[in-house]
Amino acid sequence: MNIRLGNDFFCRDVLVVAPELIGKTLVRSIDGTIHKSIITEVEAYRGVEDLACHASKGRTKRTEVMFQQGGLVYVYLIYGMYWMLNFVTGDSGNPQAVLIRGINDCYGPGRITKRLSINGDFYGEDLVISSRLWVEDRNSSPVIQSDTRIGVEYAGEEWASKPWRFFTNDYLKK
DNA sequence: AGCAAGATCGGT
DNA sequence: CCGATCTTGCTG
Repeated sequence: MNIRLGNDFFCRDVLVVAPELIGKTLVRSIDGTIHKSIITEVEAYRGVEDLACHASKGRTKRTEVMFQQGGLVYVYLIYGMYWMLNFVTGDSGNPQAVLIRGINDCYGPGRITKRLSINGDFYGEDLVISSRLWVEDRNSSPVIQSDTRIGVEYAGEEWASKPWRFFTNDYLKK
């Protein structure tokens, strides 16, 4: 039985939500066709004090959605060509987000959005009620590993060394 | 108004 | 290793 994840799932601390997203089903509906994949790698970005998190720049037009309640989508363009897909977590006023880095048949945050046709138009999309993007539980319990986040050396040793990247190898093709 | 850097990727 | 490509936040 696949159940769509609701506010109760997303409105918790990002360090709780991020690892729990591993093994969940990412669902994208495009022109009536449902595309399902399994989330295999994510990264947590936590609060204004986390110098790797865009919210550390303050509440700006770009980071605004991260200050909202969990369950919303935060997307932004990087290097002029890649859209990064994030899920906002935590309560309103506590800026956090989870970057989706890998699904079972596609690795790389930029590649995932390209394949699923996700762009800036999804900024602020509500995963709880959206008819084109949401997440479902599939009752699986993959073995989860953690390591440092990728590409955040600019944040300095303290934040770049946090083991806030979560992933599993349970769905690798054989 | 101008500028440097970026939660990346694909090709040498 | 390097270039693509453009938004963003910071400086002035």
